[in-house]
Amino acid sequence: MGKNNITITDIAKEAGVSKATVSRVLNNSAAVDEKTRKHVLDVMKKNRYSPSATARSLSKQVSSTIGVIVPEVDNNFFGEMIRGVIDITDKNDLTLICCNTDDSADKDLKALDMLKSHRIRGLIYDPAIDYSTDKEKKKVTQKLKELGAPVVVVDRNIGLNHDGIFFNDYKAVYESVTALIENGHRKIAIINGTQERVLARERQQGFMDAMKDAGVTLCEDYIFFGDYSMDSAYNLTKELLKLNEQPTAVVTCNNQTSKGFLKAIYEVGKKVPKDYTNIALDKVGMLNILGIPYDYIERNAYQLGKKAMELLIQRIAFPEMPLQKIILEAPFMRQTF
Amino acid sequence: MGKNNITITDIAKEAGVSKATVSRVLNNSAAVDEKTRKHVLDVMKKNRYSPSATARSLSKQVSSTIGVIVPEVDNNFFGEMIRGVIDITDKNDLTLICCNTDDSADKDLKALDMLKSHRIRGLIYDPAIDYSTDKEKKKVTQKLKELGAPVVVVDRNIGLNHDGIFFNDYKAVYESVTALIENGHRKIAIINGTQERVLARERQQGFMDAMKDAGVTLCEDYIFFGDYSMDSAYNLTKELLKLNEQPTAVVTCNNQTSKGFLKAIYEVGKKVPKDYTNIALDKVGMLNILGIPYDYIERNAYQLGKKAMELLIQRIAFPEMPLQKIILEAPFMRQTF
DNA sequence: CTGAAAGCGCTTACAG
DNA sequence: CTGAAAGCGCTTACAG
Repeated sequence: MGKNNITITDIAKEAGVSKATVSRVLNNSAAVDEKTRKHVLDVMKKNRYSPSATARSLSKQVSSTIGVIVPEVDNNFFGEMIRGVIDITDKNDLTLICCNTDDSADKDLKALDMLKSHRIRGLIYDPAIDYSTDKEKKKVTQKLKELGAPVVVVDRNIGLNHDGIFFNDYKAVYESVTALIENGHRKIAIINGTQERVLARERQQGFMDAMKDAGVTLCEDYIFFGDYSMDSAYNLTKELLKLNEQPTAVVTCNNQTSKGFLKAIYEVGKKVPKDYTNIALDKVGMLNILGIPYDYIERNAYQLGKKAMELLIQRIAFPEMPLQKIILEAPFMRQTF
Repeated sequence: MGKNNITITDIAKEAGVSKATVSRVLNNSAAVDEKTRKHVLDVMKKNRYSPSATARSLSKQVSSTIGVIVPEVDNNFFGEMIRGVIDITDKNDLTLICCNTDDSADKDLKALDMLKSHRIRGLIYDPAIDYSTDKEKKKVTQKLKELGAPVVVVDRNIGLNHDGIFFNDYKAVYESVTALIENGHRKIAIINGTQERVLARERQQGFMDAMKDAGVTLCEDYIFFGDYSMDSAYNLTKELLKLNEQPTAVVTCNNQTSKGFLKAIYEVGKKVPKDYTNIALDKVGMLNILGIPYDYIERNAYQLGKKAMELLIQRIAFPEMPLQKIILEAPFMRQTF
């Protein structure tokens, strides 16, 4: 910590006052004679004094640090989300610690431990996995509780007893598939993630319900489950391409999946929207840029992060406020039909 | 900081030893009788004791926290860079504080202040601006010095007296433009950023030198300076499109610029590579996916972040090691000619 | 191998 | 309005 940092003691000495007084002007915590205040301020400025956040939080027993845990910082969805979080932490003079989990429970739990050791003031939490077994669930629940700080769960609604903010993926998929059907599509494929994850289950449910409610019979061959990575979607699409009866529409359930799907079909000379109507969950910005029409479900990750952080600040201010579960709409952007 | 956190005192009491002993087993810092060690460890485990990083760093006078300052977390280039950084901090049990500056000197300087107050162990620094006037330069230099921690400058080589790691953009642009010329191109346009920034100047120089060395005369009409945003590139490209004599090749100097360029030309029905040979600085992944051939200069942001963090760790370990300036190659990926 | 004590840089009752 | 003192949760010489 810098051998030679200027401390409150140095300032007190040079200003000819006690540390308590310096502390008071630092915190505006009590009336200080205007002259001494100015003088102390001068001495601080002259010495470019920077009070130690560490000492401060130890003494005050509250830190000014917020934690955020995401699965992949290098995925643009999370980059935008973090940007939303950071804009609010900045505005509130809070410091942001970032953790990346790679969808690994181990790393997730480790991040939780690390953040606890830092006694963070609050956490924005996008869980690495669903923690669906009782044993797993108990583990996170316990760690989250021991964190001793409020947490806002985002993106993946895995049933934690904390404030949360999520997208209404069920509705978005339901509506978009319904629209497809209304426009004559019957052979509709979906490339989704493993059904072990809520996120994927909700999307799947939206798909199934839309089909059922419209009386369209499901074709098992058109249902693909991967792991939301580009590679897996690419491979699944290769399977899809082998089918004798090709679907007329394909729902791709996250941004990487859309990419894998597009890669596979463009490779064999097929195109969107000519050969398939593609409904992409998450905008694929580049398609808009190239003027390639497609249909997408827009999730505003920036808003997600921003609102989550605002909610966290509220919760810190009003610990007793009733639990909040916020559902953000993910509008269906229809462009090709 | 959680009213009811378990402290070293609690553990010491329950284990029937002194705090010093608990501390010793915590840090493996001195020989402790094997039996007492085990016992203390048990008590810690039983109580799920998590030592306070705050108290620790205050006492030890070193923190385990690293800072990273980037211009835009939500730009994929920086997302990937941060990912590189985080992979290394994780491996070394270091904690990462993230700051975003929006290319604003104010926010940059403010971030530096904040990180100083946290007494960070080291900093990965992508400067918000060039700090090109003497006064500005003095200001950052001073703040960086007062930080009292090693810093590794990345991405923007603004002439700071610290370790640094950058891409060889000059060479990459020079080579790609030379290749263009060798393949018959003469009317070559460039959309670059304002020449107030080194990054843009180096790229421009690579362009100019390649033209000059090949004896091709420059056409002022083909040189555009924007601000590296998609909007500005879009507008500049609209200007370009108005020219009677269209260029045959266009160099776009960052990822947002490439997007703005593509948007503008696709809007009027022009395409890549049919109507222009496009050399893009930074890969535009989606083009590869759609099987649209183009030429690009690849900067591996992940490697940049990773190596920067590794260098920082080295520097922390060997403060006296000679200053390191590392230049990473940015290979030219030729696909269309 | 172990403990008592001082110290890290702050804050905050308590007294005056 | 101000200062002396205790305390936040650790670590680290120093003694034994």
